Amino acid sequence: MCAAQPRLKIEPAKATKRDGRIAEGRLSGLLGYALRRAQMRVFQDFAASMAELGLTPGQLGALLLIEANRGLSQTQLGAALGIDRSSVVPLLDKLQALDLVRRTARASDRRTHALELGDAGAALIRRVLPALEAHERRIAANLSPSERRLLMALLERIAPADGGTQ
Amino acid sequence: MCAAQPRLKIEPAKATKRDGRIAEGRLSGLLGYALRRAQMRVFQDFAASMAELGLTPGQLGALLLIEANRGLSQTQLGAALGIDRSSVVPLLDKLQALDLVRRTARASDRRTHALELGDAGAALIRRVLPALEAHERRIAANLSPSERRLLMALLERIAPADGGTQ
DNA sequence: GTCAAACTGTTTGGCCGTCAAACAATTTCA
DNA sequence: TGAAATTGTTTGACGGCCAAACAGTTTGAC
Repeated sequence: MCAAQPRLKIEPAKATKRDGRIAEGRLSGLLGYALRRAQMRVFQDFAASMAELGLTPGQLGALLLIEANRGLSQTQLGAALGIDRSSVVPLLDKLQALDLVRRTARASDRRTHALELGDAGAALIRRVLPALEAHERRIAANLSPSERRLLMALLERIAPADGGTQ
Repeated sequence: MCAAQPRLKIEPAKATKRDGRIAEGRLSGLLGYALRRAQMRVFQDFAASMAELGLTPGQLGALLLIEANRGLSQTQLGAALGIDRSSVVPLLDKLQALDLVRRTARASDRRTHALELGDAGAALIRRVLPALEAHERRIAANLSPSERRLLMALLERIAPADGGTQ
């Protein structure tokens, strides 16, 4: 199951390329660095896409996660988003103020809030989808459909589904 | 040059999987989401690797960039790191206090600082390299060498080298 | 039944990274 | 020569995040 250890050797820092651009030195060839750069570009495009709809990336993530998991608790949502449960509170406060989500009391356990989409939430998701699809098309513009699938499969191998839990 | 538009259709939100885990809903299948997840895991491992050496990701990036581009200016460094030049100041202040980098006066232009590694900087880089290589091996543990190369090439297509500048 | 332990959402306080705007010193260029 | 641009810097503000503590609630061992 485990691939043979790649003979990874970090490149020595080459002399500065003086073509106006900046040499990456030891950074080039690092998978982590390539990943960071790609993610930065994607995040930039994503934030711009959602800004006109008044949504931050975290807010949209929460919205879609609640849609897919009606009745979710705040702690579960935080775990899924990878943030502390105390950070979930102000996030939901803002969404709730706009009727995008609702915190419903649950009879079986009065500690928890069952989260569900508010009326405005479902409507907003419908409105967001086209922008989201356009964003995905933009960031994959240089990839063929099969290359895109391949990239997703490889990324999955870096962050396996059971990743954060165990 | 440009790949055919992939017929991207965001999945409808499936009902909650009740196996304890949480359904990803429309998030699954999104390249941006897969990228974010992979980057989160990598970042986590990276931060842990560097913490014992007292370096943040940004600090190490600056160090390696300065090593590869001796005489760099602060503005150039900020552009390479993707942060504002005003954010570069406190970053360098900390590195300079530890003699990791030096701000050298330049005769030809007295506005700019020519950045170079301090004595402790070169030594620290030598000490960091093994940890960095171990980190790279860890995040690519599930990838064969050829798969790793393929992944890097595909990521490069998302964030082309001339990316932010155009 | 009782009561300590665990869990949930919340508040508070603090830290860090980032940007925007303004500033003085310096350079460039019309 | 003088206006415009550039560089590093300071200040102020914002957002995201966590750690710790809290009250209300549930659970489970006795």
